[in-house]
Amino acid sequence: MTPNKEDFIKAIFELGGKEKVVTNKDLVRMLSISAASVTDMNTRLLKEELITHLPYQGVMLTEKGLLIANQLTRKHRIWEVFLAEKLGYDWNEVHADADLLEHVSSDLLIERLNIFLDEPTFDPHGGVIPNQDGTVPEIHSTPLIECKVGDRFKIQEVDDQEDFLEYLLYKKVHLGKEYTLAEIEPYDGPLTLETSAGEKTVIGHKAAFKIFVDIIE
Amino acid sequence: MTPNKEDFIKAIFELGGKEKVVTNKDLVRMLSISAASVTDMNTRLLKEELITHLPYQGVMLTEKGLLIANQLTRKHRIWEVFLAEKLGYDWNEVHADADLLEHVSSDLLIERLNIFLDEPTFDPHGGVIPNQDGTVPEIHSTPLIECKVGDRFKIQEVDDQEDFLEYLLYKKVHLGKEYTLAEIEPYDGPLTLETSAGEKTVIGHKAAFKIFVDIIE
DNA sequence: AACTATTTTTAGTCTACCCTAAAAAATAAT
DNA sequence: ATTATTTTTTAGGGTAGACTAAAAATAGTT
Repeated sequence: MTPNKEDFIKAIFELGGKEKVVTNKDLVRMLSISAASVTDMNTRLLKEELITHLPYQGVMLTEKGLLIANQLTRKHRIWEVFLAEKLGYDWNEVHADADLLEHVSSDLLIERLNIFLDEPTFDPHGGVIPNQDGTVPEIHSTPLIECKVGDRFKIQEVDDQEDFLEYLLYKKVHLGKEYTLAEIEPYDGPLTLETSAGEKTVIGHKAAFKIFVDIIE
Repeated sequence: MTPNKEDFIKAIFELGGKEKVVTNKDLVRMLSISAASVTDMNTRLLKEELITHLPYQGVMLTEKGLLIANQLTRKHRIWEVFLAEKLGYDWNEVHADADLLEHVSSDLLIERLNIFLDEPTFDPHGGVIPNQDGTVPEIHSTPLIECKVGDRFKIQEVDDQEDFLEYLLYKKVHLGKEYTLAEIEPYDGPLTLETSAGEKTVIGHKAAFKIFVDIIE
């Protein structure tokens, strides 16, 4: 396993390669490499049985590929916790360094780091940390976009793209905060959230796909 | 800079490339690569002006190369402190993981880690940690082999090869411990160290080159 | 000084990972 | 249904970093 292959596997996973076929085009966009390079890498990963390939359609992770993706996610997220909690990184800063560290972390290192951090369940943006054996704890969370007006909820997880996290910082939306969904504008309009203290926050339609909440009762 | 080039620079440094010409042969042994690969890498590093090359003699670090070596040593040793102090690694376990981590550590990460660790001066085997600007603090230490019978000293630094550290662990020699040099056998024979409590330890001749001490008054 | 052994370099190959340009297949539009 | 567009694949090439085998240079020995 090389860092490049690992990044490729992770990209497939993040594009939904666990359940559905991921197109070359999506991988080109995600990894910023040429279409030819994607085909190239596909054939290499295919040879190692990490993915299945439907010509001209795309790729999906095999069990073996999924295991690697989950183990990488575990490493990534444990490092994110370390960077945020121990080194004082903001939640929008952790991603880049964790991305490098995950590829050079022995199992021993990760397990010791995990214990040092008191075996966290979530990373700084609410992502659940997979178990050592590659299984993923089941967490009940709903995309904000699927909520109905009147729902009360707690922010559970948010997408971990740097600019998006910065947007949320600006909007004062953070993990664990409780809101009621006050209003949804029609025609893909914005959503209005309201805290019990009456603080109102307006969130764009697309952002509501990237916020996951835990609906209260 | 790639991890391979960095390892090569580090190997030259560790073989004395700061002051003297290092032969290909030594690099072959240290890096476990073929002689041809050494020549190959030499030409690449030469092009970047990180080394100077005397054909059929060997290479030396330039100022630029030395700076990189020192910065790498800084990263390596700060990680060693972290692994030993925070994650409970033994001093003979830290090397391998630190070797991987040093190549993916941004300056920001290292400086934050350094602060988290309270800006240590030495790593777990007594190696001094270079400064951020690439300068190296001056430490007064003497190879044990140069000591005379009757000298009293404190263990300051030891070579960081895993098997050697294991040997010292077995001999109960650790950093900071004080001894008197009780005896030196002739013909490259062993050295006998003695603590104030009368505990005697016999150290092989070659090992005495890898132990550095701070002679007391 | 000549021969031998060692070390370094050169020449030619290989894999991983990337590229561009062109061909082939799939999809969308008329 | 045919044409146009998009996407994927193939073909050919480049660089980094490794290799083996053979040639060239250095060092050691008689």
